[in-house]
Amino acid sequence: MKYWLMKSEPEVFGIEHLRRKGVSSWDGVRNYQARNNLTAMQLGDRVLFYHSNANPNGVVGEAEVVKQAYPDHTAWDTTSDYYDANSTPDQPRWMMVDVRFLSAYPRIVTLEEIRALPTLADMVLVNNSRLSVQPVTPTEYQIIERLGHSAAATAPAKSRSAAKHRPRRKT
DNA sequence: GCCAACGTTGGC
DNA sequence: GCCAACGTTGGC
Repeated sequence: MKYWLMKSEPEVFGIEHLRRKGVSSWDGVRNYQARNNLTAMQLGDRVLFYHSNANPNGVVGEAEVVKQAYPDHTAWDTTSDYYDANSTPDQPRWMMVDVRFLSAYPRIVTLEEIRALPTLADMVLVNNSRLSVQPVTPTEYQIIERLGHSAAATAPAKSRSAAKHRPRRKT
């Protein structure tokens, strides 16, 4: 069994959406490296569900892969935000998987907290923040899972600048 | 809203 | 094949 981290913006599709749906396809991935990771997923692989462009950003729960990679049909839907003229039913360029809701953590494991932990310094999340589907080691998964179920956050490192905490504006 | 980092495109 | 220009992501 392998471990992954998948990002989504909570306003678009958050952990609560997945909880309500139970099982959902993970469509809209339009990056080759992320696509390759989707393709490598096996039934039963575990997924950390990460909220990006959120306040705060962080891992909010878990899911599991219940259907392996198959063509992402939103790529040839001209009405979709994810339409890509270069992907067709004959020559699909983009893939998606189905995931099933497993749990929502009692608290968010924030990006700030992850960055502060030396044991998580090698996470792809920390070193390639733009990759939306990324591998996670079993150890990393276990550490985050434990944090997610722990009662209180470990004290995060003191922020480097006050600007970090300026209120987020809606765009 | 700003902007750094990263990915993709296209001219040559 | 290189690389500048451009577009997107995502943290802040």
